[in-house]
Amino acid sequence: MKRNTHDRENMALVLALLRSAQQFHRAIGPVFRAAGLTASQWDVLETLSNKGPMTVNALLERALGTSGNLDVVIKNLIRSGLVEKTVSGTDRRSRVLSLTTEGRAKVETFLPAHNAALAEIFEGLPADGKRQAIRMLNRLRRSMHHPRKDQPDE
Amino acid sequence: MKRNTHDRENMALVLALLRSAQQFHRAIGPVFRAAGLTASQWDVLETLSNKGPMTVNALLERALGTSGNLDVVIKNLIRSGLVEKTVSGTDRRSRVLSLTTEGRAKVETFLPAHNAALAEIFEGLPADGKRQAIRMLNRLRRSMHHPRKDQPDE
DNA sequence: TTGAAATACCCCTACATAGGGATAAATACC
DNA sequence: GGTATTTATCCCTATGTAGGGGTATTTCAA
Repeated sequence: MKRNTHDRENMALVLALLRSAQQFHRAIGPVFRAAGLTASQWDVLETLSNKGPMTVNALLERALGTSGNLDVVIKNLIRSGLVEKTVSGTDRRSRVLSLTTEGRAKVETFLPAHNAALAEIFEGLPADGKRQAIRMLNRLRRSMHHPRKDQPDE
Repeated sequence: MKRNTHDRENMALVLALLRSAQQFHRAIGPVFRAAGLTASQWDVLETLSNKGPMTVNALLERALGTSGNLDVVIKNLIRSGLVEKTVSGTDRRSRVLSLTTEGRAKVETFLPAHNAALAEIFEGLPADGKRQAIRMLNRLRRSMHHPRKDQPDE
């Protein structure tokens, strides 16, 4: 059967992946916190800054880390005055999200700090190691797929 | 300065890492859900099963994914009757966590399903790619470090 | 036009995560 | 013994994550 070796390797891979992600969150967390943002909020701000105004639905497709509940993130950004939501002119179901003046200013000031923090977090990693890691992670992600919910015995 | 290339590579690395972790969560989520568990709960159950009873503090050091608030996870496991908490005989501040009979049964039945799900999620990845990924991720994690909160100008 | 279906969004619940502060017990110091 | 500090745990608030269901609007079909 030789199932055990296989299983242990899978678990080791999962642990390595999740611990790396966790380590990153812990490293970047205080940087966001100091700016009064969260990782998800920054993701939205940056996307709106790069791509311009877009609907909630469009943002959902681009957004990192979240599937259904961008809602809360958006609500908090609106409450902070960084983002505004208007009803689309062409489809009254749609809401268009855009940065406020304050939101654009936030991106302006925080982006350099964010980049500097990333540079510092990864400063121990050589550039080619970085590229190799990126390739490997993308390959890993693409090779993962959802298990069948149940396998009808035949 | 050539700062931009560097910054873009860092962002690409972050995206690759977080998207991989997210993809994994989405793949494994339904498996946990079908068993009435969450990823964190399973992590605790498995640790207690492997290492035997231990204090909350000891578990905190081993636990994946969580820093301060194992509390909630433990509370939910106790409510489900899978784990029990007793006051330590030697140090009355400490609580010793252990699996109940029901908890041990849960591990027995769920472990094979969990291993099968992992095997299926990673079935597209060759064994040596897996080992390479593990090495790379561990190197990545070790090379990350926290940015200085502030850098006193000298 | 009317009804059915799809779409875009919102709300609700449960759980996890992060940080900070509170409490009780143990330990160190005097 | 008495006080201060450390340690182990618990509680509180805010946020994010995941899933499921509800509502308004649009589109499709008859």
